[in-house]
Amino acid sequence: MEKSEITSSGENPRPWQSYHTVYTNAKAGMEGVDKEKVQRIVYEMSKGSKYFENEERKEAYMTEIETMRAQCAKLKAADVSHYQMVADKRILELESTRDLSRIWLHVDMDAFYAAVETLSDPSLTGKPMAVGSMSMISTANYEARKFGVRAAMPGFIARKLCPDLIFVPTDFNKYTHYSDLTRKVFQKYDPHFMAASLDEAYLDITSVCKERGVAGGEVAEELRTRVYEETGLTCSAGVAPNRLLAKVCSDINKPNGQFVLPNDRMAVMTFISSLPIRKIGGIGKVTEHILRDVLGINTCEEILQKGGFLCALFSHSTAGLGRTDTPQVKFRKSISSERTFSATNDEALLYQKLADIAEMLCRDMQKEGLRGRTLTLKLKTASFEVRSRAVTLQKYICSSEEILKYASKLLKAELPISLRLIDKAGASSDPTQRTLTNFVLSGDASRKTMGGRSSLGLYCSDEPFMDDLETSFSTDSHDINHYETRDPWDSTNKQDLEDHHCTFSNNIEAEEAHESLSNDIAGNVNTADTVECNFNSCHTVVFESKDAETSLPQKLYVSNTNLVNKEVITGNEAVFSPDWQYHCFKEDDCKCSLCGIEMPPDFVEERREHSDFHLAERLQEKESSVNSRTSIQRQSPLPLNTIPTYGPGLIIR
DNA sequence: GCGGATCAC
DNA sequence: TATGGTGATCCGC
Repeated sequence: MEKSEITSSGENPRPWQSYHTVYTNAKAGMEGVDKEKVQRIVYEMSKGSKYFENEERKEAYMTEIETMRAQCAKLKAADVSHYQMVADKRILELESTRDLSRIWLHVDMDAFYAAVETLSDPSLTGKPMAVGSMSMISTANYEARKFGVRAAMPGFIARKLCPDLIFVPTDFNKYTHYSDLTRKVFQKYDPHFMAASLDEAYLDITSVCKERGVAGGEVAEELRTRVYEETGLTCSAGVAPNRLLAKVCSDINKPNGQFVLPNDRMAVMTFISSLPIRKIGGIGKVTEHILRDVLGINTCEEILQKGGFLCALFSHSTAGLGRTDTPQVKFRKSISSERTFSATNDEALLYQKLADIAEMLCRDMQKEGLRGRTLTLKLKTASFEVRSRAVTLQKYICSSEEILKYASKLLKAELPISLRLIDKAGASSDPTQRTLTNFVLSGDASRKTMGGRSSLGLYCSDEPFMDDLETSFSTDSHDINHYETRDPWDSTNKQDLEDHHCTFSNNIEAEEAHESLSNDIAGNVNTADTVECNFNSCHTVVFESKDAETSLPQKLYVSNTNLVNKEVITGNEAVFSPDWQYHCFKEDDCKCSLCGIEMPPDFVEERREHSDFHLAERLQEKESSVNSRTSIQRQSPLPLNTIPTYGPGLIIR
């Protein structure tokens, strides 16, 4: 909690202290920065803006912290000790399955975009520089960081902090090129390495270390040297028993350095005990704030100590703690396109923007041969409030016409509201505000509770265009993309799953607490806020479709306002014999008779879904043979995401 | 399935 | 003048 002193005149002498941004959060290369000064300048540059007001509004939710504190205070000693026992028991369970035998390496390129730009233009060397624009900075080099300039900061504020800052526009082609060069090196150490983004990757170097009889640190040194030789770029590395820790470690001696955490329990525990929770992936500004200001938790060790409070306050149900599995093979689950533009309430203009975005989205989908059936319209009002409206269709779509058609409906449904609100606020609101339209088309929003064992992964191994996926999407997805697909059932990987979430029970708990907390907040937000909005912006559109051939249950989208909404006509039950469900798996056989994939014996549900997949596949073939298809679809007979698998397949559920 | 929110890069 | 774009996940409905 900020201690904002109030003077006798009622003025707060340091109002910037209560404006919380991420800009003062510790980041490599910013150790000597005058945080107070940065915070003051950011505040002064932001104060009074719509953005600022929105941030203040969001911050107001934090009053919820008082409620949680009160809850906390009400807890009796007996309650706390009870919950502490629960927590300790869980920790013990996790510890029993802990495995510290593997050696993971996390590589992180140093100020990647900025470094690449400096290679292109050596005259930038030694000068403060940022990649991005006056609106937003992607990356700042280390010279600029000394001034407090950093990624995600608007350029105009950065320039205030560092008047001599040089701006270089982003050029993803360049970054992709260099990223590919680094990946060629990574591949030599782990052919299955996981690319987390253009400039980050995880490598399992256990076998390399064993075969060569060297320690992880040596391999890291060598790899970094080779990366430099191949690209002229420096990187940092972290070596640890699991990925989560390796990632934390790679940040320690950045730039151009590395840190090794030995495969030793004591070393790991010691390391973690003083580790600030914010260093852990998944704990961001909000979670840190809550844990710190409600429970006084700053380090992972304190998470263990306060386990009782955490359980008492945040464990609604028993679910959660053990579910931090990370799927080993990830599929894209959605694809989207969004653009920010000057705020407007001109409907014709908004529809034009929508059409443009539909076009862009369609192009992106075509590139990958994707289709989807849930369309989400996302919008940001002139006051920076974000909203979304979604529709799930009965068929998969991919043409810009269809996307636009349904998106227009969604937008239309919003317009009366916005007009009304615009009428209210619009007259006095300035038309120069910004607006944002966005579009999301997702393939399968329902992931159920599959955790790391989604049967979707099964198809990944046959994925023919994994490569495309890598190159065209590495544009900063933090998604883990396997360079070469791992066998999802490989025992090595399953082991990793376990140690990833078990080794650090502390971390897990932190994450869980975070989840619970953020949800509490979300709930309050929903009921508390809502009224204020300016809708100078635009929205989405959606639409849908479905298989008319199969007489599957039909859905209609009708609302009281005559617009898109949902109403399900339950209609026909599954048109297939239940026997079909296990058609491709003979009794007690774990191997699919159609594609040969094998699954563990206890993966009953997964086998059923796998059968559903083949069923959907069959339906799709049928549909294709009847309907005329676009050339794109012909090129990709079985679009990835399309794995409409559960698409028409949903029928059965 | 929907909508809000958080997080990461 | 001016605060991004893409993707994922979680939770309560």
